[in-house]
Amino acid sequence: MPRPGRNTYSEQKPPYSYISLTAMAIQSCPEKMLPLSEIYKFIMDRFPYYRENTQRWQNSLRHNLSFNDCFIKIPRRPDQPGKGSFWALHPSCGDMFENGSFLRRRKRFKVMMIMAAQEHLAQSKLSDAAHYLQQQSKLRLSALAATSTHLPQISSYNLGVSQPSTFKHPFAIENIIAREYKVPGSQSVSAGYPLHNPLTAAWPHMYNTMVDSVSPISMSGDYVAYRMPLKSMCHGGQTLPAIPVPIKPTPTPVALPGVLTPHIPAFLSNSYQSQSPTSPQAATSKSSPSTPGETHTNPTVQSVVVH
DNA sequence: CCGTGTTTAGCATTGA
DNA sequence: TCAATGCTAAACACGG
Repeated sequence: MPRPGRNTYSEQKPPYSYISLTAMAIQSCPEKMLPLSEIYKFIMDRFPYYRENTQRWQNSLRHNLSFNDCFIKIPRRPDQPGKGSFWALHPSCGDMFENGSFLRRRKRFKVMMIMAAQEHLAQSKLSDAAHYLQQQSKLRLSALAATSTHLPQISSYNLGVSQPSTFKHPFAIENIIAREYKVPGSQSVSAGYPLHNPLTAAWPHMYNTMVDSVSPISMSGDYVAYRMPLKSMCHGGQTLPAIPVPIKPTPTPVALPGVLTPHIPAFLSNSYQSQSPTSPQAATSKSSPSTPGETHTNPTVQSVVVH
């Protein structure tokens, strides 16, 4: 794997797949969701390599957004003009790169399964959550317009600027690039979830519990020192999810005994096992040509990721 | 018109 | 070797 320069990859192609690049961009913003144009901008700002042949890689990137289940589309609200939707990471996609390579995932993230009557309850709050995210986005974009659209450089780029917490998602640019060159002076970096993250206000009973259940792992000293193998980062660290708002039809529920239970990701496990039955768990899925009639309005749907 | 999103196809690379 | 994954190209539809 090529070693990047200290602050830039210059003309060299970064050793990251489009999936990881996109995930970085999404994770870099406080709302955990970005329009396509912002994703483009993030990548071009960070990696000069991608300032050329834009048509080529942007086409590939769009392909990845549509094709991979780890990305979910969040529609704009009617009062929020603009082209395209927002893109977010699926709540359970944080451990895709277990093998430590950002060029190749250990397995493709795939939303397969649907079940549970929880979805019915989740649906009741889904619109509110989506509304909230949209509002956050709106505020952010307004702020960008009011100040500057220029993204800060790596050395100063910190989610904490606009977010009280110093939480770093495995896909966060700091985490990914810091594996290659340490951030000077970064002795202590909290890996806990943002206690003041807006989402906790939206779904407090869900996200607050996630914080409690996950932080003991994420606060690892190795992680803090940027020495933890990425495998551990991705597996132990949890994705701070954007609220998945299904746009596409949901595949027909198919029971796969023996697949579900052993591999329920921590995110889902938490919501399943340590949450009250009323815990909202938004579900989404890429459309399936074989199931054009199914929609997310099915009250029995629940997404489960199978690795 | 252009940006966005979806889909299909082919090829290369990687890991089991 | 084969399947999974990633990259690229291309066609097409849709909407601002």
